Amino acid sequence: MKSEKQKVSIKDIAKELGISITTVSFVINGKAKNRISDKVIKKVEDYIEKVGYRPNSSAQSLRTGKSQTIVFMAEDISDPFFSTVAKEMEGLAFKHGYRIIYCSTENKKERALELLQFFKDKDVDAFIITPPENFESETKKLIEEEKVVVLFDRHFHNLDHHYVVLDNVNSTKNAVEFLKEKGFKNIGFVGLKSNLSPMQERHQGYLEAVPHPMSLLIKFNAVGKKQGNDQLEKFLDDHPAIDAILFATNSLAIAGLRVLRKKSIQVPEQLGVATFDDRELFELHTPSISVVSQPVADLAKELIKGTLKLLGHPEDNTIRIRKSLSGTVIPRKSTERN
Amino acid sequence: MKSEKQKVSIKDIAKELGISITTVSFVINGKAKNRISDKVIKKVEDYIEKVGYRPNSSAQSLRTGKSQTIVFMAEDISDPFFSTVAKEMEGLAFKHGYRIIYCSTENKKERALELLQFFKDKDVDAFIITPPENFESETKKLIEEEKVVVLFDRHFHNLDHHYVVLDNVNSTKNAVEFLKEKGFKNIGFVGLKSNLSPMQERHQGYLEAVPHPMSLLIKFNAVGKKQGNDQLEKFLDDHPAIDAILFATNSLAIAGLRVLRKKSIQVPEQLGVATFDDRELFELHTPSISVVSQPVADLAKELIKGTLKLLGHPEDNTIRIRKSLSGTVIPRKSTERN
DNA sequence: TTGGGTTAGTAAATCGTTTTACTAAAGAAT
DNA sequence: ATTCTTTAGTAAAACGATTTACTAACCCAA
Repeated sequence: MKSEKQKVSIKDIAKELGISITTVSFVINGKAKNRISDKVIKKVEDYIEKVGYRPNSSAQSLRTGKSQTIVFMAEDISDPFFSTVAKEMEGLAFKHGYRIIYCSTENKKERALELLQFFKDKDVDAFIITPPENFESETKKLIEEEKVVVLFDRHFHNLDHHYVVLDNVNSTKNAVEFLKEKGFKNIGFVGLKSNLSPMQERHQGYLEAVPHPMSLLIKFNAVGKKQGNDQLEKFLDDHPAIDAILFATNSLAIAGLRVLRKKSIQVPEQLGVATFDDRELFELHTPSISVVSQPVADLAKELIKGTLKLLGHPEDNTIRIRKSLSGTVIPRKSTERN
Repeated sequence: MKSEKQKVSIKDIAKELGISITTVSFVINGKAKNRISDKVIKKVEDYIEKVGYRPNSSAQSLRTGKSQTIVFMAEDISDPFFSTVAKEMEGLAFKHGYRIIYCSTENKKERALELLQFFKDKDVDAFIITPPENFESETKKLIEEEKVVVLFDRHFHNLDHHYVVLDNVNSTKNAVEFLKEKGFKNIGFVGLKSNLSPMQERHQGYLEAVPHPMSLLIKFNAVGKKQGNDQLEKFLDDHPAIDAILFATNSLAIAGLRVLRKKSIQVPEQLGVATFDDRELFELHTPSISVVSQPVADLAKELIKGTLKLLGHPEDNTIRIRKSLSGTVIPRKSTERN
């Protein structure tokens, strides 16, 4: 009964074939050219094929300090934005012999630090990180440890580092411009009270695009809760002139739509609505919601391209990965006056 | 400049403190009691604290064959159902010194096999898997290799293995019963053409609960596409008597709602709608959609409890983890006649 | 015949742990 | 004074790979 498939090691192969471990290793790693005869190479390859040998990756990592693994620390991997980026990256990385492992920081510094430790212990080759708030000094420390680290979605303005982000300022300006073209005159902004760069920049873009800004900033953990909803209600009551709202994140928009429904405010008749980040929900909503969609595939491509470039030139510290891509406005019913 | 934080190893500690590697290891692993003097223990602990020593986990895995890591191979980690389960499990596992790593099979056998290899090479301690279709023999193989494997969401009826699933038959019957109570007389069923156990069982539950069943089964990769939508339209046209539909998955329901909107069929006036799996979208939809919600937290708890039990008794092959939990019907507007 | 170059390989160190099997010294018991 | 235990520790092998520095045999030219 005991089928107990005994794992075969390089040593087993060497013994079985009556050759040295070194020879086997050379064949496995393609370093056999001009060193080992074709006959022996063939013999080893056939045997490996036959027994389905796979190198023990703990041993490899221990010896080389590399793991052919990139970790993607997303804010929340269950958010379609992050999970789609993850999936895209996975495919691209695989073609180059790398694996992606992903996880969620939930925007918590504590959690991010734990994960960082865990993956440092595992000798991952590169970190792609959406840092939580106040993660600047940790990021700096990580970079100083000579790790390959690329920030995603958000970055720190006064830290010299690699990043791939959305051009939030201009994307927001485009969204406001779009709303103006649709005939809205008093555009309000609902954002997150956060010092993360996208939140800062989206607000900034809004402020620069509108003559008389009216904005509400809600704390991250109040969104969708009573506190946040009350704030939004009050905001609307206090600013009756507002004829359209731009939400800075999809969770704000979802919470906002609930409030609007509760207050029986008709969209778009009484209030135009647009938000960042496309989601199935927005397309299916009644009315469908206009959005600023992020170029997910391109973001993923730049992330992997950049990371691989850094991994490929470990000595070259003149390389800088700094990409800022634009979003696209997708017009839907929620911004159609008349 | 070169801050290059040199990683400190157990050997460095031993040398620095003028003691043996063994002693350090004993202290680190709590095996120092009755072997090493309190003074030395303290000295080592203080030094470890001071330099922030962390064991190299590749070396540990290599030596012990364990990694304190459980892998969760979900169908799709971006599906809120799976990602919520993942998050729950993570917290529970962490308390017991285990980490969860997750990934998506996308229901593809190829992909699942790749991932399986990858994680086998990494010496993960246990596999929690939502197997794709036709993964029975691979699962069997894995079990025969003496790995700890617990299936989730779906299982194989004629394979002796560990699993945690929803009681799909009875949950479906309850949903049908609920629809009947709401006054619907001709309840149709839209499911997935799949041999995965939940799809089979939900259909079976429906067939057993209804006198004159009318069901449509759509291929997985036709859902949301033209082919699937056409099938659904035809199904509705062919069965004008149907006054309510139970969708077997949330993606079917979402695709279905799009078709109903296109055909201008009023929910719930002309057609009642209910579906499996709760989602924010269903609550926010106009009208809100009644659902069968899965006991996510309990499923996660059973998965981790079971997995840890198996990990804790590696010798005991009499243990069987076999849990089948019930879903809950959440009534909403889409099933309110009048 | 000597020396140099090539070909085909191998021995052994190393990565950082864990763990088994030892020992030396001190104290207790007879 | 001898033996027996306990205490406090250590040496060395092992896990499975990679890689540096060797060698032995052969060929060729001078």
